[in-house]
Order: sequence, then structure tokens, then C-alpha cells
Amino acid sequence: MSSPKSRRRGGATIDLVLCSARAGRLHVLVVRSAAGKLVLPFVWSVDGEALEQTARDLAKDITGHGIPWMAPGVAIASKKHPTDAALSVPFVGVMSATMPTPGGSAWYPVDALPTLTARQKAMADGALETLRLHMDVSPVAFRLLPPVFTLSELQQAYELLLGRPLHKASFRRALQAAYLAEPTDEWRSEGRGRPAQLFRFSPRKRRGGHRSVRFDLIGH
Amino acid sequence: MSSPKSRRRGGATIDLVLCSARAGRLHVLVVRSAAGKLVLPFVWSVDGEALEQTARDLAKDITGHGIPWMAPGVAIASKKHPTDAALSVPFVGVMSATMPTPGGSAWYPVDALPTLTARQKAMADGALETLRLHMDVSPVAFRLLPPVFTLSELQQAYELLLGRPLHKASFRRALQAAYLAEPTDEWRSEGRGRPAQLFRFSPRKRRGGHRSVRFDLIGH
DNA sequence: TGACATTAGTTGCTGCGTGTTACTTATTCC
DNA sequence: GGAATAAGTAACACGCAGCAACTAATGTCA
Repeated sequence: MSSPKSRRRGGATIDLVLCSARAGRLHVLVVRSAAGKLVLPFVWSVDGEALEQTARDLAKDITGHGIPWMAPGVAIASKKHPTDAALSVPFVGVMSATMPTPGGSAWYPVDALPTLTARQKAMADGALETLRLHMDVSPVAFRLLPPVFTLSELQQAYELLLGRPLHKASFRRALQAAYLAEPTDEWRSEGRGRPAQLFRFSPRKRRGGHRSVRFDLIGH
Repeated sequence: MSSPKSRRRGGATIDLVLCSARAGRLHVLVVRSAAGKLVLPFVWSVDGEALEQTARDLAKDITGHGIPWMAPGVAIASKKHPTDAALSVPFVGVMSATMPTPGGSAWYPVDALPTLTARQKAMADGALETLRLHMDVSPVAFRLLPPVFTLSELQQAYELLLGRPLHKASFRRALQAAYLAEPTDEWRSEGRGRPAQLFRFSPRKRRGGHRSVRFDLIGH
């Protein structure tokens, strides 16, 4: 928790944009500050300390168990922050939605956040882009899921990150070819429909790597 | 150039990692500070000012003409900075190596930099990763080149960013299919060998976008 | 109980993109 | 004129992606 109310103008904060996936939408964890306001978790940066480690400590502090993936976001100095800090460095983390929600906090859809200060809103809005930037390099989608998951859940996570629907058959074939997921013996019945087999993340082969150039840019 | 020698402990700097490609290697622009030391260009962050705009101003200040592409890097608070600033936010820019080198500065291969402070070294070392992160989304490789270039030069730029050789025929086919480059009437004779046709960046079709999932992650 | 809806998972076809190999074209150097 | 060098092209094979249609296993409801 930790948001010393001492105003240190000129200092910097480290803000945590903790994401999970619920019902196919990206959610962000919002906590209640000492002053009773809804805010993203944050701490003041301490001189000389590694920012990412501080962010991980904060995440552990809040969730109680650390988070499986995190990446630095885009620092921002404009707009208002709860602390009036001169500068804020966001860290974007992901975790499974199945973990218990920490006390005093709640998940909000990133496109339907409660009122935050402009700067925290901007950092939350930038989270999806940060995740997208990393997903081709890091198994972000897997980290949004619990250790054991169905292929439909995995596909939903990818669709969420990519922002577009994927083809079931193609998705599964490509996944199998990449040796990234390993089937377990368990099956889960989700209510209606056929039960789904459970998988676990297990990156086996490191295909030392030829992958063709990507000329189909997204942003111009 | 602007690096006020006033020490403001607790403040933040914006550091510029300006990159270009020379002889197939990534180079970084290093300037000479007022104190006569070799440093990356930097300025102090001003409260409330947009970081990226400040970085663009710095780039324009140094090159005299602005740069074609820039992206925020990973903020760092550990290690030593020339100013002893508490925190530094790098911005990674690219430009063509054919532009005149600004007075008082010089290009160094990123893997053979002169002695910098540990923090500036770390920021320079992180530049390539930042470029790689963005190259699937933004035409970074094109921005490393002058407005008019040969396909071999473009391929070299991609090879530099990807860190591996590409196939000539495949590269050209894929490029043509993406409608990203447009041939000009000019040809350039580079000395020995057949002259090469010159192309210009011209992203025509915005293929609104189906591109398959990337399961072949790089980092584990 | 049996038809229907729903979701998971698979298979075969087709076509495009990629890797590969080999070839042609245009220039400089000797 | 011939060798060397680099740009550019053509043809083929194969793998992978999109598509459609199918099977399998469960719940729902009349």
C-alpha cells in the first residue's frame, strides 16, 4: 500500500498498472488510497534504487504473492498525479484473474475506469499498447492466465491483446507447432458444452529463430 | 545543447540515444559536454512538460533539423549519470547516416562506445532492444535510411535490427506485397557491381489487418 | 427420453508466402 | 575481353493460414 502523504514536489513515483483478463476484457486493479480515493497503486521512487525491483516489491506488497510478468511503461511528466509528483514511471504487470482480489482493491475494465487523476488514467490507457509491444517477444498472453488453462481461454487472451478475433483451428495448429503449451490429463467442464482439456505453459524448443520479416506494420 | 551544470539532486534528465546505421552496424551519437567529457545529449526535465516533446526539441537542437522517428526507452534510476540526477528517461531516436554529423559530436558503434557513465551506457545498450520492440509496429528500419535508398540498404537495416541475415528474394517479395516502398526512376552505382534502383518509403495500402499470431517468442 | 443448443476439438482442401536454388543483367577492375 | 561483384528475377517445393465441414461431449428443455 504505502503512499506516504508527504508531498515531495520534484520527486518521481512508480505506478503499477496491474492487468488481468475477465470476460474477454482487460481489467486494471484499482486500490483505495489512505485519503479514501481510488487510485492506481504507487510508491515514491527512492534515489538509486532499481525502478523495476521497486515496482515488483510494490506488486508483491499488494497481491501478496508477486506477479508472473511485468514490463516498464512510458514515463510521463505532464497531467496531474495523485501526489503532484513531477514525474511518474508506470510498470505494467499481468496476473491471472483467478487469483483472489487483494483486500481494499477492485478490478475495473480498462475502458470503464472509475475517476482517476489524468496522469494515472493516461498510464492505464497506455497499458494495452505496452502489452502489445511485448507479446511477440514475451509470453504475455500466458501470464494473463492461471498456470493451467484451456485453449479457448488462451485464444481469448490473444484476441484481447491483438484486438481481433482469431481462427480456432489455425490458432491451435500454430500453437502446437510452437511447442509452447503442454496438455495435462485434466479436463474442465465449464457448464454447457463439451469439457475442455487443460494445458500448461511449457516452452520446450527454442527454435533458434528464423521468423520472417514483418512488413505489415500496424501504426503508420 | 543545454546541459546546465547546476546540480539538481532529485531531478530527472531526459537523455537522447540517437541512432544511425553505418556499415551495417548501429551507431550512437555522442557529444562533448561543457566540461569536455563525452556524453549522450541530455537535458533536465521541466515540471509538467511533456517528456517526448522535450526530447524532440533536444534532438532538433542538436541535429538542427529534427529526426524522423523517436520512441521512449526504459527509465532508469540506478547507476551513475553525468549529472547525478536521481532518474533518467531515455528517448531512442533514429536518423539517416547520410545527414551531416552535428558539430562537436561523433558517431560511435553501439558495441564500441567511448567511456560514458554507467547509466548512459545502460541506456545506449538498451536502444537496440527498444528499436526491436517497435519495428513490427513502426517503420523503424525505413527511418534509419535517407528518403531515397536501395533495397540492399533497406535489407541491411532490417538485418541490423533483427540481428540475423535475411534472404534477398524473400525479402523483396514480401516488401512488394506490403506496398511499403515505391520505386523511383533513379539508379545509383555504388562502385563495383550493377547499379541499384532507388526506392522511397510510401506506405500505400493499410491492410486493415489480419496477421497471424506470433507464437515463436524470442525471449523465454 | 429425445431433439436441440452449445462448446471443444479435428480433418481435409486450397492458396498464398517463404526458403532455396539457380539464373540473368549491369557495372568495375585488370 | 574476361573475371569479379553486386542487383535483380524466375521457378519450384513446401509449410502454414484461412476456410468449411465434420465429430464429440456436455447441458437444456419440452
